[in-house]
Amino acid sequence: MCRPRDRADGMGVERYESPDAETVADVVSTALHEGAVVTAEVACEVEYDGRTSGYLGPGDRLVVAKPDGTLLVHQPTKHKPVNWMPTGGTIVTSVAETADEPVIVARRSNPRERVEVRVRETYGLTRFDAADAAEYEESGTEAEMHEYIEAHPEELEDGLRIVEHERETKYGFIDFYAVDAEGTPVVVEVKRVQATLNHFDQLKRYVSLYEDTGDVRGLLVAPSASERVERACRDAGLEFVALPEFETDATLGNATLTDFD
Amino acid sequence: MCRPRDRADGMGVERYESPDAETVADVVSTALHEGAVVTAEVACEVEYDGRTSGYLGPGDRLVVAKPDGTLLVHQPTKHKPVNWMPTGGTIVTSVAETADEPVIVARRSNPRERVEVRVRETYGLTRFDAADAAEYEESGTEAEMHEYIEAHPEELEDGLRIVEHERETKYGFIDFYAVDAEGTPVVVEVKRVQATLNHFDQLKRYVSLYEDTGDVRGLLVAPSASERVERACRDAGLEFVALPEFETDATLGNATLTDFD
DNA sequence: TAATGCATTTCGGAA
DNA sequence: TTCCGAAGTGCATTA
Repeated sequence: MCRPRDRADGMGVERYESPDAETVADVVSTALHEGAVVTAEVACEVEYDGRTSGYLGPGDRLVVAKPDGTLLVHQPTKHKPVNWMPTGGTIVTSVAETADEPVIVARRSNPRERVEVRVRETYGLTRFDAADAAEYEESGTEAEMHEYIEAHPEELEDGLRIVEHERETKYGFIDFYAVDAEGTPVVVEVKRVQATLNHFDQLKRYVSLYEDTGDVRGLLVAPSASERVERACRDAGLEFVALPEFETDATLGNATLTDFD
Repeated sequence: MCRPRDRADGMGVERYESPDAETVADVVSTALHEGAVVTAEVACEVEYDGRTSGYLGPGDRLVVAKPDGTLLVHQPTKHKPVNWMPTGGTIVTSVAETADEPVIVARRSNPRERVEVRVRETYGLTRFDAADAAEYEESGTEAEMHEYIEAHPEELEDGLRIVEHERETKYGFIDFYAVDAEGTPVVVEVKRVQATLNHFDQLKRYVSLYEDTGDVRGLLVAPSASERVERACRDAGLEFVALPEFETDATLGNATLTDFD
């Protein structure tokens, strides 16, 4: 394997300044094979072919290649990479004979697609042998909202009794199948975010399953809903239940020590 | 502004090996302010608070900060960053007094949220003054599929006539409002990808708007659909129309010269 | 600014 | 493997 021109001080990081095409191909291939992450500051063109197809003309970008086959091409703005290959791809880096330039190709099947990064110039290249066993822990998800509702169905309506969580039907899964104080079946669809028309649709689909078996109610539960969604519910005989206590707002969160600007 | 320890050869790239906390804070702030992208290989902890809240324990990650306020924290696998701030955030980098460690905080309001990266160790830091004016050009999108259908409605059904594209209703926009050979109104919902139950829902919502005005048909147009979606359509009196010519498959695309492995 | 729907959505879980 | 739905979805578009 090829050695970096400037051995980095940082543990697990090897840096190459303006590497030639062969070095790029060599380092990228070796690093990915050995489980390291590669970052490169390059001028490049990108071509994508697969679910759609597209072309990105020459420009300076940050390219990230991960050992799981992920490839990201980032422009200087935006959260989303302009081109990419998700986990599970195969990344092959070679040198285009015609131009003596590195070419990074990521592919996968199912769906069959392909990203080709034609590197015009490599300003810098970093191999990062990252050790990361940590898993992200999150709270405030819809799953937690489900737990809360299962424990406190009366927050939705007095006398409501949960019969089943995640009940499967021939048209999909119902969040909660419940029964109200009168004994009428209630289908409950829970959303962590503001309810949308699609959420309304979803509830309507589930409720329609039970309509021919007699009286059924449908509850759309969310922190809020647009006027249009509330109207759609009314028109369709469904009920929207606002649970504003699930409104997320970081101002309620505890500020940390480093929170001083 | 602080100078890099090792001046990079690459145009527009400045590299810092194992920079101390003050250098990190200085370089990140200056670079972002001046429109450059910053990449750092670090050991860090991350805390997020906003739409949900979460914590990522210590580990090695790639951190990318963009001048538009985007912040990305990447673990060594996956397409998606484990933590992030989308475009429009404000990134403030400082030095935690207690530990003499860099702390990168990205915030935004609407929704109010906050990412804090507590950097335990900085293996390397790169400032990249990327010049990129190119825009990604894409084809094969749903918009193009619409154009095709508008030009060739007979591909959906003999005698079908498009009356209106993107017709607005009180429950959202209909892809196509059309009339069949018999003069019956037809609501058409087009999907570029395999049709899902949500797509079926969407069509059903639109069709329901016209049901009280008389006979209406609903067409769900997509390259394919699951068995459950087809059944849902049948049960609801809607029709699924397969347009397999829009099945995306890169094997049909033209292989490029560099496509040699 | 809010609302609506597409997206090369990605991702995880279950059958 | 496919199917289904959540996601801190992001993002453009339009009112």
